[in-house]
Amino acid sequence: MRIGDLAELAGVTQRTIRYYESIGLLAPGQREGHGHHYYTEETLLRLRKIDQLKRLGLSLEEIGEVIDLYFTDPSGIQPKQKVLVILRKHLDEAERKMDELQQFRSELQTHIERFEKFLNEAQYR
Amino acid sequence: MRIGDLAELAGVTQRTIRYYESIGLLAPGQREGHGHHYYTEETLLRLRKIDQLKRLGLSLEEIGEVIDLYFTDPSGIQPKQKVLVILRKHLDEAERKMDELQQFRSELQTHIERFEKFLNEAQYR
DNA sequence: TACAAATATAACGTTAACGTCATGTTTAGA
DNA sequence: TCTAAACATGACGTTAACGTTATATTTGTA
Repeated sequence: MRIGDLAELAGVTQRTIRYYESIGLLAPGQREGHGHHYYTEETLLRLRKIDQLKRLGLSLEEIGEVIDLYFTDPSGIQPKQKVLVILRKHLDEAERKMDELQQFRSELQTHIERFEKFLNEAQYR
Repeated sequence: MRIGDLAELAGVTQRTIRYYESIGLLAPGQREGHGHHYYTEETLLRLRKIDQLKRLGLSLEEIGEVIDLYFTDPSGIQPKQKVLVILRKHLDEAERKMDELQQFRSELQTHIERFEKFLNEAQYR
């Protein structure tokens, strides 16, 4: 498929795809000579994974550090120890964020309850 | 205290404090005429709360929408319904992020285990 | 009172992650 | 074959959240 279809299926703009290619996050689509680029299903999957990681708060640079894990078999990767370090770092951070989110959520709930109580009292007086 | 101490205690730069003042996230410190600004403990607490919310992924603009909740009593706030809406929005988002983080974490753990297994097998052969 | 250290203010710079033209080239279809 | 739609490439623009000078005041202290 070409860039227009890919963009639509992935829910991003063509500019985004080209930008990802320019920073090495995505391999440029195949092409013959100087014509258009053609992409496969795998690029689409990769774009979706990128989006998922983005929603988790990873920067494009961080995504670049782990994205290949999702598309290569373990025995093929070279600097394995380094990859392990990166994974553990992200794991720790994910757990920290979750803890803080828990705390934040209960604070929010407290505030909401306080407000609702106040509104009710004001209403029935 | 003056801006230097405040910055150090809060773990931010003076520039950050002035920037927050400029966008209305922080009230400028008191001063007589055209001299230096003086700050109180409350500004420090506010800076710390801002930092906490930032680490949760809220933008400064979003923080500006809820920060006053932490420093005003419920009966004093005017557009109460609107505040409730904002709180609920952030609560929903927090829960979504948590769900995705859970998923991400278990994926990470799977990958880590795969790598460790692979490394061990390579070691004992 | 003199002066170094801390502040105030203004203005230009920086990074990430694209958006938005502008212009030229390819490709599919009538 | 001709042409409109899609694509390629380049370059400048944008927003958030400050960083970094530069210059002018203000303050605490010897």
